[in-house]
Amino acid sequence: MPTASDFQRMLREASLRVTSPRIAVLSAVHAHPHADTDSILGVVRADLGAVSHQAVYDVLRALTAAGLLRRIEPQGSVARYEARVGDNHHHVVCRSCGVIADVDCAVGLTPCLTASDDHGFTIDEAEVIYWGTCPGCTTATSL
Amino acid sequence: MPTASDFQRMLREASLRVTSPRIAVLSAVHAHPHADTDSILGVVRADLGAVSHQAVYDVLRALTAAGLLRRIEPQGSVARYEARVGDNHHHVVCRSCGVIADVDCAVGLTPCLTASDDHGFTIDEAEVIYWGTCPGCTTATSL
DNA sequence: TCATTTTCTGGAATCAATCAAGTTACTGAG
DNA sequence: CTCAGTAACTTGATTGATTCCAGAAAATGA
Repeated sequence: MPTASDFQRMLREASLRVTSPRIAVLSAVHAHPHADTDSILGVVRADLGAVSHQAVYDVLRALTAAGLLRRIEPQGSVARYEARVGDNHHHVVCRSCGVIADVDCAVGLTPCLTASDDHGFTIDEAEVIYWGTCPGCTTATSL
Repeated sequence: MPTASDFQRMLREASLRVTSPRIAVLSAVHAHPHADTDSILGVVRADLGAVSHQAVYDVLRALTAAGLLRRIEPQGSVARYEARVGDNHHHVVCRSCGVIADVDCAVGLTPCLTASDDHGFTIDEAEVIYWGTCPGCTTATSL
């Protein structure tokens, strides 16, 4: 898990000002992959004592735009964020409880799949989401 | 394009009551693949003269649950609906204008991909969304 | 035709996210 | 270390998409 200094360096390398909310958000997302905005807000507030929801929204947007975070939004879910960027990994989502896990991309580069008919699009990414039931929910439904 | 009688038959086969709003929604989605809820509401209102937004939401939910429609929600988009169901096809989405096109699934059955590590999940679907730029937007950005 | 149950109506409410004006804080130059 | 400039944060208000809800209307089968 990166230190505050690491986060400061990441921010500077991305030409972003180093602020407490930004460091707190980076730390929160590193510690809680796939967390939604509301829970990130809660973690950041516990960390800093006070921070506006607007700041968290703004920071998440800025860090995502800078490539320091990745935003995902599986169907039926709110926006979620993760710190694991740049490897084009995919996700598996439980239809029952919503838990999300990372799935390494076999290719690693985008796009990792070729459309049977690209309709003339210039394709730059193949987003893959595996849907199913997690071990915990599979056991529950088998009972 | 199916007729009203076809829609009535589809509804009965799905054990759903045959109502005007339902027939109008089915017709609207058949005519406008990947339309969002608000535009479906507009088309249905033009068709029936009056219908509550609640009815359209309820109908879309019921028809999706019955397997007569499919709901998609690309990241950053609202809920959209299509009548093409059962063939596990994918989509390509333009990052610029948002246009969506169907992409046939090379396998046709779910799940059509195998996760490198399924984390013990029982996977039943691999949702694939190709992201890129459509022909119209590619030309525009090249100018 | 009628009873039953589902569906629709017409708002109200909720939720996630954005907008906006003013204040605060970070940064680089001196 | 100070200061000017500008980005970031604060504190609400607002928006858009969707859901909730009580009561009325309509579809269905007997």
